[in-house]
Amino acid sequence: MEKKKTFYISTPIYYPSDNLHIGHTYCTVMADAMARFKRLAGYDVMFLTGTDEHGQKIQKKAEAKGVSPIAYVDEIVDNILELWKTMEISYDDFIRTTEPRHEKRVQEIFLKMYEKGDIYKSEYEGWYCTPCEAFWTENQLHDGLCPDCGRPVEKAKEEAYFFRLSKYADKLIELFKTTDFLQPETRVNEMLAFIDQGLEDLCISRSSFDWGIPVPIDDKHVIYVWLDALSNYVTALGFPELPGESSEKYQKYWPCDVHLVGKEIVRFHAIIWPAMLMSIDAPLPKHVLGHGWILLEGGKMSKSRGNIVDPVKLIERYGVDALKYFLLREYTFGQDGLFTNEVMLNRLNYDLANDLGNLLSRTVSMIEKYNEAQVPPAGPSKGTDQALKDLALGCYARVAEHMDHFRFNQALEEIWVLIRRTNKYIDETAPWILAKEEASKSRLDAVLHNLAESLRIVSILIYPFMHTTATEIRSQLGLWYAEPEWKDAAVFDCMNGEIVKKGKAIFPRLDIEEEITALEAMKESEEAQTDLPPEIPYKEPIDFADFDKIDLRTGVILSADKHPDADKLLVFQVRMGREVRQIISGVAESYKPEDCIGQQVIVVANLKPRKLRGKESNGMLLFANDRDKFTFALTKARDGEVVS
RNA sequence: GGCGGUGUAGCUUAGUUGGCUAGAGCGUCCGGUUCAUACCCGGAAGGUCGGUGGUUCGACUCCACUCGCCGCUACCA
Repeated sequence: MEKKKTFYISTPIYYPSDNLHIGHTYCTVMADAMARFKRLAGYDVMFLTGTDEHGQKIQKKAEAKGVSPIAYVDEIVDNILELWKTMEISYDDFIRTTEPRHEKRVQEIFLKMYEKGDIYKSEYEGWYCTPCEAFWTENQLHDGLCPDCGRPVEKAKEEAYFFRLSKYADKLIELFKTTDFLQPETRVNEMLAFIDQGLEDLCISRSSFDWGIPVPIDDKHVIYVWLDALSNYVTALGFPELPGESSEKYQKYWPCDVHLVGKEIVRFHAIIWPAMLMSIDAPLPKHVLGHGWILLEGGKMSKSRGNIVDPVKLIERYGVDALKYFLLREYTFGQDGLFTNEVMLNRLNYDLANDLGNLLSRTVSMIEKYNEAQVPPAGPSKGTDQALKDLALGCYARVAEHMDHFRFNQALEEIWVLIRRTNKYIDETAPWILAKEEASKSRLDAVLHNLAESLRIVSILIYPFMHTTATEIRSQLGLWYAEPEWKDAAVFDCMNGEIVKKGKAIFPRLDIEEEITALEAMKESEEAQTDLPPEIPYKEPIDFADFDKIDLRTGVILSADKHPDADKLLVFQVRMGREVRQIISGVAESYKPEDCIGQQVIVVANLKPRKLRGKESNGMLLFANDRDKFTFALTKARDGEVVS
């Protein structure tokens, strides 16, 4: 028996420091569509995705949250798995870099490279932030200061292991110049230019944190970033082979057909990864494809800007297939594209509801109405029938051609050319007129047959992109008995006697303005949520009697001066009706004294007097902690803040 | 700064090695139709293909210059 051809495609392994957004979804949806397409075309497919879970950033986030790194990532990975389940992503394996199967093999790879003489110990020089205990590179710094805390950094050295990346410069140049390894082609120039300026060796270990895979020859170090992360593409297949464990998948699927990656990590996949594989004498992947970004109005999506588009919200409202269709149809692979609610909603309405949904609806309705819900057999062909058939029969080849070049949008456009042509065919043949005369019944039957056939072919063609919709269409057409197969897209007259059944509208028409309003309202409420103050538990309940002991008065600040012997304290003179009191507060870092004058404040008037650094304070002023700053309680305080 | 890319109708864009009236979707205007999710079908208007100057019988497509926008310029996942 002939062995099936294999096809191995991967997404990047995502970094679970936060939940994923539509950009990650975009990449994974493309990989999924391609995997499903290849399966349908008869390939034995390996589709890999996963998570890259080590590194300082995750360690720090976990610390900040007071949990262990693994507990921290477990929770986010659960969300990611849930998202892929919702998106119906058909991955064959999901690898986590914290799994033993990965960790052991990364160590093996390290050893192989070491034995090859490609790894050596040296010193890594960078900028060190002492309070953060973090190394930064020159261009990570913000205005020369620590990007985390904004404090000054100092030059520091750290012992580290290095990979002789420079050794492979010539072979890499060769790779780019003689193959189509990297696409789109514009990236090739960037890589060549990058190599041309001189490759430096790559730092592959760190000793300043420990959330990583230990260096097998030196337990003071953990393996750093790329050696760990990139290896996933082979460790998931069982390479390097370990005693008693199978590397069958590696034998079968490697070298990888396509690494699908975002343009921001093209360089690592196009330079470091091949060099690593060269070092361990493994075959190189066939292709690295860099896709573009989905941009929002105002620029790149980023957590800190709060302009994340949450795929889950869109799915809840419009369905998985609608989102998948939109992502694959709207954007050109390799290029950046703009996301707006309006652009998306237009796509959904015009292409899915009006063109496809309505076509199915009118076709099924007519077959129910004019032929007792039965698909008639093929009839004699007329000129206009032939035009439809020719288009339908040629569609598969055109779709396949586009898919081979990852032109998802053009592949879908081809299918929609057929869908629009079919709508036009209805107008040309006007079945409702044919139905009026018994004499034209045979012509009517032929027309209804052709419509059903065309939709049957559409159902096969869209299957890799929207399998749920494809299945629903087939069910309404009475094709429930057969799974879609490519070869059936190459024949026309095969339906006869299927019982059609009208179902719900597969894509209900949307009121665009209403939806935009709703989506914006959702976004606002989300923003309001993320902008809430941190959750701090309330203190023990008190009786009113306790509260009543506190004597709160309003006052006006007459003067404010820096405390001569303390950096954080301000000395206020506060007028409270008849008297003027001296009160000291620790807000010097938030206010300039002159800005305080004239401000109204709440005063705890019966607090026992106390000396602060030699000066007497007769009471307390109430401020709200607005993040790290103080705010006058009576003026700008946000609700919910701790008042102290 | 250096290297590279890109600029086509109101919007998003197709234009393979230079060659008939520069295509498409959406939007706009007009018309048709009623099977259908107020959908669908047809027609029209709308582009001096960023600008200038070259090469050529002929350039959106080649060259030079110029303006605008974007990407890369490493050890961040």
